[in-house]
Amino acid sequence: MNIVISPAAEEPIYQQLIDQITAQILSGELAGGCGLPPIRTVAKELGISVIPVKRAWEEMERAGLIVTMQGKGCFVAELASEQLDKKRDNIIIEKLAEEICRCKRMGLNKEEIIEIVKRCYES
Amino acid sequence: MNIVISPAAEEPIYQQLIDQITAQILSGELAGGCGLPPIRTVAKELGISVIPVKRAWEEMERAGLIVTMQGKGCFVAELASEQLDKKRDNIIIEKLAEEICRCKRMGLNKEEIIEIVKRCYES
Amino acid sequence: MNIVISPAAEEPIYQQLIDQITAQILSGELAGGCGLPPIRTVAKELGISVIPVKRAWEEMERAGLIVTMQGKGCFVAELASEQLDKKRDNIIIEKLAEEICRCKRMGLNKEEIIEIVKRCYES
Amino acid sequence: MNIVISPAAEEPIYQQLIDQITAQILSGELAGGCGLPPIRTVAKELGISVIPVKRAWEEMERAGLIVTMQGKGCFVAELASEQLDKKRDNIIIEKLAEEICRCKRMGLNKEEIIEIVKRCYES
DNA sequence: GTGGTCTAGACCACC
DNA sequence: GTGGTCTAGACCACG
Repeated sequence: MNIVISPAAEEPIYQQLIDQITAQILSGELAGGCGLPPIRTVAKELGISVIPVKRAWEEMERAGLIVTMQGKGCFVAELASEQLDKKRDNIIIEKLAEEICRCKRMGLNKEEIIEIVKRCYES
Repeated sequence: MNIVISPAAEEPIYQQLIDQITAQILSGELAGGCGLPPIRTVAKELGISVIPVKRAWEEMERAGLIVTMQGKGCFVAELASEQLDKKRDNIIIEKLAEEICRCKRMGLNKEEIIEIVKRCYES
Repeated sequence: MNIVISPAAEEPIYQQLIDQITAQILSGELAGGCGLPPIRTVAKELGISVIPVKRAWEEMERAGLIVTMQGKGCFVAELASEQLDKKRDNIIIEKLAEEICRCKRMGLNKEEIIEIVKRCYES
Repeated sequence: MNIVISPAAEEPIYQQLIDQITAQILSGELAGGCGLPPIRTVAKELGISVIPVKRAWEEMERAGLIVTMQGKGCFVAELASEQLDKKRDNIIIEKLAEEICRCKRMGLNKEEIIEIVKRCYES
């Protein structure tokens, strides 16, 4: 549970949870079948309320990224690498491509964007 | 005032106004010195309250895109094309950088993003 | 919340709030991390609408004096005493500089103003 | 009529007029008995409406700085140098002294304030 | 006629 | 419970 929460950030806490855990699942850091700690534990460890944790879990379950086994807890869904890639594309890349196209329309060229990408990865 | 508002959208009305008018100013569609219609007129025409209009105007003034003249109304700021380019870049780049950081958090690495950028510019 | 509002004053209500609360934060009377009462409560207690309270809070957040935590309320920003001193100076000095510029416009010269300064420090 | 108006400034136009003309009267630049141009002329030359000019004249007359001679126009009041000094003090210095005392209470020392004064006169 | 401020009340997202 | 957004209406300062 390598998670960092900024309680004062504009992004809601439950969304910060979704983003970070989804990233760990899609990157393979959290492997399929791997169990997640109980939500109360997560809440306590992060110093936040149970409510945003519960909501994050719910939304990830709805997205098919985790599954709840009644009485046993939540587990990372076991996805074929194909499905995993597809999810990755859907969730991450689509929005980025849209944003890049917007910039393209506003007159930025390829090299300028790549420059920004590099800058983001340096900071 | 070529503006379309989606009252049901998840983006607040004032933000929709900011986005669309800013785009028109930065693209030159709304030229410097050009007067904007009174906020109450805009509100009436769009079928919304004055509040979101006023807030949009305020934020654009804070961003230096428009100026208010007491008792006369609001006008598009007269910016040298240099300043305008700079503002355009700042505003466009800021959003893009945010999106890239999101992808970074989600586990995409630099090369993958650059690949997507290239794909966007080919299509 | 030691605040006094003069509804008839020429200074707007939201500005009176900003002035008084900012002074309390900068003087340490309201310590960093300390929670502010809910804006609706403040409004009720002062017998005013929520609007000016909200606006005051917004401007103080923009100035980095307070932070909003979603669903939890607003808190005095935790600033290192260095930062706090800097903010204090900025805020105090800005007002003074404005006043001095006014005097400059009114025809006072540098020596006359310095004379007044000295007189203030003697009495 | 050495006057500069900033139509987009926060300070109302009529107040800008009052400030600048009062400064010229108090500094002796506009001597007692000296005639002021007709308000319509002033308005035209400054590219502003007659309304703020009229209001500025009214307030300066109320302050005893100018006098209207029916059918002849407005003239700078003829004040003994004593009266003039007194007005100067009342109008300009009182506010400044108050502001300086506020800064003194907030912990600024004499040298810091003199430094700020110098900076204001350099810019 | 313009924007600036304020009131009173509502619904929603988040914790 | 908290703040965020919005509506509908009012009064005032400014030009």
